[in-house]
Amino acid sequence: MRQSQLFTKTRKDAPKDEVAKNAQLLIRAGYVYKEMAGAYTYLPLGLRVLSKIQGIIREEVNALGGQEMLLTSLQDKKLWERTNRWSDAVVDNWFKTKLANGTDVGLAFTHEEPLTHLLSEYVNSYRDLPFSAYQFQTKFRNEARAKSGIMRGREFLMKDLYSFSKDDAEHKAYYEKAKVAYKNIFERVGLGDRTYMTFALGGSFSKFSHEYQTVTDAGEDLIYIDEKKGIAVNKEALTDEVLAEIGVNRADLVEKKAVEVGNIFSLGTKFSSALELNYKDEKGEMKPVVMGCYGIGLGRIMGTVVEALSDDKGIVWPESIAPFKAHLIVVDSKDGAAARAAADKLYAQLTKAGIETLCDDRDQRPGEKFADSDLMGIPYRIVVSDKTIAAGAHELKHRASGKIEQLSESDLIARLK
RNA sequence: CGGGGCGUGGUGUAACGGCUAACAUGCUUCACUUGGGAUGAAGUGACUCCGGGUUCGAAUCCCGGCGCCCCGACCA
Repeated sequence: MRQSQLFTKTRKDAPKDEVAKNAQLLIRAGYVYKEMAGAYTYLPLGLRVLSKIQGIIREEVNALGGQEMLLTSLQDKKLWERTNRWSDAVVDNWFKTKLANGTDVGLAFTHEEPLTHLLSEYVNSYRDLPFSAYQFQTKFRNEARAKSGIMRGREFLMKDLYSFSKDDAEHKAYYEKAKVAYKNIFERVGLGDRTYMTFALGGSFSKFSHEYQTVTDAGEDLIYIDEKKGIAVNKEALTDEVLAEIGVNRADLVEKKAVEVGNIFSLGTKFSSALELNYKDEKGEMKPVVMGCYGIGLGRIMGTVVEALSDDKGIVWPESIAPFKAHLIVVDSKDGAAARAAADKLYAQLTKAGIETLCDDRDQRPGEKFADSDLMGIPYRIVVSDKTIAAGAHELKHRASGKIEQLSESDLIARLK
């Protein structure tokens, strides 16, 4: 991609009403646009990052056996009345509206009901289980207070996975596999070293649920970490009984601020019973399906990465989710022609080699290009100028470490591949 | 939802109740410049959030609304 063609531009100042670091940097660098409180548009750069995150999650969940589908956002009131979740007294963040004929509908804030109901038409036998399905979908939640930039909006893209098992043992096995998939996901998006599986209270169907909490000062939650064991407990679960159960000493715990980037929990037969999702076992006996639910907020991951990894110059993306791998910067000289030609040639080579490159071909002074590059946070910066041409080498700078190397074209391409 | 704060060109700021609402930045044009957000010149861009009120006179004071941010309660 040529930067002269890229929508949109960087800016020096963030709007004064954005206080959250993630929103300030993402707006300044041109990744997102704020439509209204709690609703952000993803611009081309932002969408590239979001798609990378999505790709990683998709791979890991597919490996878990999840089948991707896309459910509707419009929700049927009748279904939710059957589980007693339609009433505002029970769920207070519904966006509700009416069809032209007066029928009540809701905008989905989660999807247990419709998916469970859908499956009840297809799952009849133990042979149909276990099964799991997931989607990436915009969830709508009428939050009393949107906050923290893209970390907590009124609409947000979420991966929600639901598992359906014959019994508790089968569910438990799936749940354990999901934990591994989640660990892989947070590892791969670049948050592995600061994300902890956190024990939380489980509700009526299991002792615990598990939150995935990423340590950052921007976090809203307090978690208590056993760094040696690599696990944590949240505030509600911080009791002697729980600590004994999971084998953690209170003395080993460190309190830290963290943000919940994902969570998994067992649903038991709550929804399958209410919505009659049953199956016949080998003996012909009718049994309710045992369910689990597994969520991840994609925008929240993106915001958390910005919060956790950026520096005073701007964003620092992990390679795995960066919008581009390389940022090729042309520094014009007096006549400009030589550097331009060399950069065009290199850009073609990089593209041919499959290295995603943003080429800053704008007619701007070097200082501005470097500042923009740091702000945008693309992992590798390549500079082509009269100086590099004279030296017969390309300059490669690593955004995260600041390390600079001089490389030949072939070495450069080999390095970035 | 409770509490607090703030609304002025696209963005960031200024303006005692009193002149054509100022400065920076952005954007357009020209010149010059090219390894860390240059420089000069000329342009462009605001019913001062909306609606009422007080006043000879309101960006400024008062009332109401809307919007935005922060703290709390709740969530990916």
